[in-house]
Amino acid sequence: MKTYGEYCPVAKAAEVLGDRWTLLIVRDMLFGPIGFNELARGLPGISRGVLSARIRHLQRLGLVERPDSGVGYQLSGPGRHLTDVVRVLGDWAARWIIDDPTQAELDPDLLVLWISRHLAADQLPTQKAVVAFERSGPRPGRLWLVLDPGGGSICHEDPGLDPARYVYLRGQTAALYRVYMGRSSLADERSTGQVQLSGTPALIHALPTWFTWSNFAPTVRAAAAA
Amino acid sequence: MKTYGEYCPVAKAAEVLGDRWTLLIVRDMLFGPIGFNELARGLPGISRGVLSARIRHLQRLGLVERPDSGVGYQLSGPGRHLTDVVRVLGDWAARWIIDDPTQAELDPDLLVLWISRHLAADQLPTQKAVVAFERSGPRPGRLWLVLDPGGGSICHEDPGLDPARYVYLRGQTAALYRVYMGRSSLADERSTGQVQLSGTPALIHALPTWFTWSNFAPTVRAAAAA
DNA sequence: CAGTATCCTCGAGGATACTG
DNA sequence: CAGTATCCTCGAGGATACTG
Repeated sequence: MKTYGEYCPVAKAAEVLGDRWTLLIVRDMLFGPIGFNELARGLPGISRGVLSARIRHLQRLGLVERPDSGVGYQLSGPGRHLTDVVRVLGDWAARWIIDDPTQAELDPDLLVLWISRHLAADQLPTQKAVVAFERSGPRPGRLWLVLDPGGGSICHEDPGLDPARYVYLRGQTAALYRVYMGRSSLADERSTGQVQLSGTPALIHALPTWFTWSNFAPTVRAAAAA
Repeated sequence: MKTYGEYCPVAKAAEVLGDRWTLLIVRDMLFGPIGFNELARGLPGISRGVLSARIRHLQRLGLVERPDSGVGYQLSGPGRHLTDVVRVLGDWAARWIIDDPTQAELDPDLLVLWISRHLAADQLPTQKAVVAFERSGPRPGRLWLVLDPGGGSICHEDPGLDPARYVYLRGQTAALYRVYMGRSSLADERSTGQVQLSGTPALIHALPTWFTWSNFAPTVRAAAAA
C-alpha cells in the first residue's frame, strides 16, 4: 500500500484498510473463518491474484491468521476489533448515503449468499427445509437455499428433497434487496404482491423467523423514519 | 471512484471514502472551515490537481460545502457525521497499529501545524506569546508559533515580538511527536532531557496548559497501559 | 489566495490459464 | 479446493507551470 508519510492514526488506518477490496475482505471475515474461494464468491469482480495479495498483506500485518483447523482464514485479535470500524462505516453509509440499488447492483447470487449468512441460528427448522428463490424480471433464474439446524447451504440445482419441505419465494431481485436492506419489510412486499410466498403453509409461516437480514437494516429503517 | 457493484453500506462507505487522500481531507475538515492552500499544507505529497478533484467529488456527494462566508470549505450535515467514522478508525489504529514514528514521518512542519490545531482555547495567553520550536538532530531548524486568545499562527521567521514573551522548546522532532501522540508526556521528556524549555519562567509554567495534543493520545496511552 | 491545465509514469489490478 | 503465474491495459495521481 502507498503510505502517507504522516504519523497519524487516521492515516495509518487508511493505509491498512484503504486498498481496494481490503475493507470488504475484512467485512466478510467478521462472520468467522472463511476459505479463499468462499471469499472470492462473495466479492464479484475481484481477481484471484488481488485477493491472494490482500490476504497475505493482512496476515503480515497480524490482522488475519490461519484458524486452528488450518483451513481458510480468520481475523486475529486486533483484526476482530475492526468490527467497530466496519459497523460505524456501514452505519454512516446506511444513514446518509444508501439509496435504492442500481440495476448493476442487483446481483441475485450475492443477495442469496448474504441472506444465507444472516440466519437466526435458534429459529432454523429442525428438519431440512428448502427455500426456492425464483426471480422474475429481465434475467429470471432460481436458487435453492437448504436450511437445517446447522445453517444453510446454497444450491444452483434443485436439491430434490421432499416437496413438503419446500417454500417458494418469488419476486424481483430489487424487492428482495429492499427487504434485506431494511428499506421495506417482507410483509410489505407480500402485501403489495412484489414478493410471493407459496408452498407448505407451515414453512411459509416459519420463513420470516429464519432470516435476520442485513446488520445495517435497523439503521436504514431509522434513517427512513427520520 | 471505482465502485464495487455491491448493494452494501460498507462497500458504499469504501467507495466514498476509499480514494487516496479523501479520508485525510475529511479529517482536516473536521476542525472547521478550511481553505484550499491550508488543506494542501496539511497534506504533504498531495498534488493540487488531486486535492481539487477530491474536494469537488465530496461536494458533488453533498458531504462538503462552501461556508456562508464563501471562503474555503466545510463539512455539510452528513459530512460532519463522519466525525464518528474518523474517530473509530483512528482509535483502532492508535490502539492496534501505531508504533514510534519512522524517520520519514518526522515532519516538523506538520507536527507544529497539528500542535497549533489542538490548542486549549480557554487557556491561551491573554497577551501575545511566542513558542519557538528549535529542533536538533539531522536537519536542525526553527518554527515560531504565535499565540493569543484567538488562537495560534505559525511563522517561518522570527516574528520579532517582545523577548519577554518568548518560550523556547528545544528537542528532537521524534521526542515531540511522542508527546503529541501520547506515547510519552512533556514532563517525562523534560525530565530525561529530550525536550528542554527555556525563556520567561511564567510562560514555561503556562505552556503545558496551552496544548491539548492529538485527539488519539488518550487511546495511545490506554493501549500502552494495557 | 485558489485553483486549473498538461504531461507523463508507474503500478494496481482485471483476465486468464495453470498447478498441487 | 486453494491458490500461483503471466500478461496487459488503463487510469490514478505526482510534478510543474500557469491563470484570475
